Amino acid sequence: MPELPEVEVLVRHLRPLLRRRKVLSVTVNRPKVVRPDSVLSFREGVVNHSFETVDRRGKYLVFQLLKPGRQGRLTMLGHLGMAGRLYLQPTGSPLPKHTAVILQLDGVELVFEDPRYFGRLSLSTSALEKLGLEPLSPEFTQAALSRLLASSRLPIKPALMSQPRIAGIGNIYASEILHRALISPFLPANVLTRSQIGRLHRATLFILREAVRFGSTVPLAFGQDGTRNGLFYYGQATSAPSGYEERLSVYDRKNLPCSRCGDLIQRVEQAGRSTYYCPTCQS
DNA sequence: CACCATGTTCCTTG
DNA sequence: CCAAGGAACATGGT
Repeated sequence: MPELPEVEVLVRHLRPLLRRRKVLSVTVNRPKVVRPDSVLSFREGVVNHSFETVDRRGKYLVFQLLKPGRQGRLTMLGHLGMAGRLYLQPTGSPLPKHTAVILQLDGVELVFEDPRYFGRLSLSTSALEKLGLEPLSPEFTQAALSRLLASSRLPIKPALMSQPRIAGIGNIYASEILHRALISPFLPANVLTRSQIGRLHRATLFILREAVRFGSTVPLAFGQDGTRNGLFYYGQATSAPSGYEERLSVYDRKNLPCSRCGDLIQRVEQAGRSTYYCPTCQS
């Protein structure tokens, strides 16, 4: 579920719901998920603080909390890993099997569920310092993208996924962006032409914005009965006419026809991850 | 049973 | 310093 667009939709959802709410207690079922990894220091670090702002940087959720007595701020980072979900439910509602952390608020609880326990809730902000360009910010210009790509010989697909270069693009959207830009995933980043970089820049904005737009128009379905339709954990493929199935052009479409030219989508491995592409459109 | 999975970090090797 | 490759983390779907 979580690349930049999914995290952005989640942040917009949580922002008004968390504002000024106080953390009454903290339950950590999976100590490995919190940082610092001492349950006691994490709990003591967060309890009695009030949520002020909720933002996103790359794939991270950035929570600003006010300390008791409004003396200073605390930043908590959330990362959903591969399968994490974060949602509010009425206090005492049934909890999913793999609940890692619960923050008790007034009448509601913030549940961090993660079957694979790859996600994190952290009181350290050091991860943010390692992140590169923010694609949906004004600094993400074609010139900035060009500069960044010139310094790497990585194939463009893993380069796009490299968080210290560009923050927030993961395995699904990297393939989708390159297909829209008509660029081969194997092309070394530093050999892209000006016009290819232009297409890549425009495709990145289009694909990410379109995914945020889609996620924002589909009803959220959290909790026990929340259907997880692959990428998004909201909406049902059946109830969304232009739903999940039709949103992705190449990802997970091995041997299915390319929507643009009809040739068959190929799957290859790059840097240990699956890359999907159209060998004709992306030569 | 096998293989794959939206992610990051750490390690070794070149 | 860069890049590549592998392993680890832990569970679920097909």
